[in-house]
Amino acid sequence: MEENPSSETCCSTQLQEKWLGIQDKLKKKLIMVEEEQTEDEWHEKLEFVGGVDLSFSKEDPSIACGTLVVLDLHNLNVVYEDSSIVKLDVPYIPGFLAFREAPVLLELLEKMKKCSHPFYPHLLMVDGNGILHPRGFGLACHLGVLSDLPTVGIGKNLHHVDGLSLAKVRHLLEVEENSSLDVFTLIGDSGYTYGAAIRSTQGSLKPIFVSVGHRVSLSTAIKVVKTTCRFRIPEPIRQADIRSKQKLSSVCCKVRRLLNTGTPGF
DNA sequence: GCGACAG
DNA sequence: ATCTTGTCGC
Repeated sequence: MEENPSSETCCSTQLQEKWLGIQDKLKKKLIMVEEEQTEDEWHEKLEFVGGVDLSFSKEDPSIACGTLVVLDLHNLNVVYEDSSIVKLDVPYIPGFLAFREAPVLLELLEKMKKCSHPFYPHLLMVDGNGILHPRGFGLACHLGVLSDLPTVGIGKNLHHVDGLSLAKVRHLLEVEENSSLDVFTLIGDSGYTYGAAIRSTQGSLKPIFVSVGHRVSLSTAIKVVKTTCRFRIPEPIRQADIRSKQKLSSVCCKVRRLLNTGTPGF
């Protein structure tokens, strides 16, 4: 039999074309907010802030744990937590993260919404970008549109788009000797504003990259990030990350115990 | 042609 | 995302 080296890339291409269409369609529902909100406006309406993240098994990379947490914005206490272990067959392809991660997270959100949970979040922080994305529609936008929640995207690494590079960001960080200035607007070569690089802890060399997802302004997004950053990563996302890892390892332990006790000693 | 490419 | 030990510091 002759090898067909293009078969895999062909499937991948077809998948991406399909996904491009979906992104395009969903993008039309994206709501961008330009207006500034006063301190009182956004603070009064914002009490519960959600955070979502996924962790993956080291043994089987297709096993993942998606976690949703909700924090009380006023004290950053976790008031809600839920996780779901799933098997993911969808690959990670840069620019299409949502197709891999969004389904689990949406499920967790809907479960909460269906029972009219009193802690259902007013805003959701997502690990992954919003409009800081090759087509302006990252995971945070995707989740926002499908859940109709305001979303803020948080990237721990820069997704190189429209001429944005780490070199430029570093340049900004170095040029601005003023350590009190820790928010830098990310403007692409085209002049479009994608979000902001934020030095979330004192003098940190590695910023986080904030971009709006759905139904929030960049200024509000930045305010929320600043008020939720105890450490480099905003607390809602950090808690979701920690707890999804814990959940995953506890379940793995449980499975191991069952396998061990279920198997006679020889 | 080569490198870059969120999680 | 995940693989990984000690180590420096408050």
